[in-house]
Amino acid sequence: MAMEWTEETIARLRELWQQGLSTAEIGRQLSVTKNAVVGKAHRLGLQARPSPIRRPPASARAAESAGAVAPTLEPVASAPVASPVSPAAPVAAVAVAPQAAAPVAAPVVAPVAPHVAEAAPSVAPVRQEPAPRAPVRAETETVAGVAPPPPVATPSVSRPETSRASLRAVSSPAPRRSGLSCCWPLGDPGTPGFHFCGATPVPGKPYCAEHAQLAYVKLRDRRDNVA
DNA sequence: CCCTGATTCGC
DNA sequence: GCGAATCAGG
Repeated sequence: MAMEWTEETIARLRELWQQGLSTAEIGRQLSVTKNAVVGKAHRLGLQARPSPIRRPPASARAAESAGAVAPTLEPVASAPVASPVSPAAPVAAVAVAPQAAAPVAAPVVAPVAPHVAEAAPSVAPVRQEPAPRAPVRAETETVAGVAPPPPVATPSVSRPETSRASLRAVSSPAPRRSGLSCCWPLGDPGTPGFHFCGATPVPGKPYCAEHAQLAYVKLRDRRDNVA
């Protein structure tokens, strides 16, 4: 049976995707494979993220084999690109870090940051080298002007060396979307009793105060547990 | 080897 | 529409 992409799941997918989580990460949280995530994201027309690889378009390959004449991209006639430097520079600076030049910081909104992507909402995907996977940074999302990070205090989290294999911990489901109610998923998605919290979310966040704490405590992982 | 994401194509 | 298989770069 094909995965049921309900409004909620799609919303979650969108949310996580926008947060910059890796497809595999999203897949784990949604209990689907990364392929499913990528496929769906693509179908949804979500903005593609910087692909680690470059692939010749199928059409190109097909055309090539077909012996069709190369389309030739025209002389440089059009250079509408203008200088990407205009907005790019300033924007990048702002988006990346208003003050912190640290490559790893993402002060913006990177709740469950997978690998510290700059996750700039609707901004040029500047994310380049995502640091060798942040070990375990108690990243309490510091949303500007929003509730002071509650005593998130999660020192209890053991530090599994640098081994990524040990990165398995409980995780935070991930929700979003509702505009007016907390989307924290309760129960198992797909099962009868499943529902969302529904409480009033804190301004600027998809979750209510309580769940926001759980959601932004920097948890990720959970390979095939969930259920 | 691990990871990543994109595309293809049978279902 | 879905997603496993496959591809391909880091």
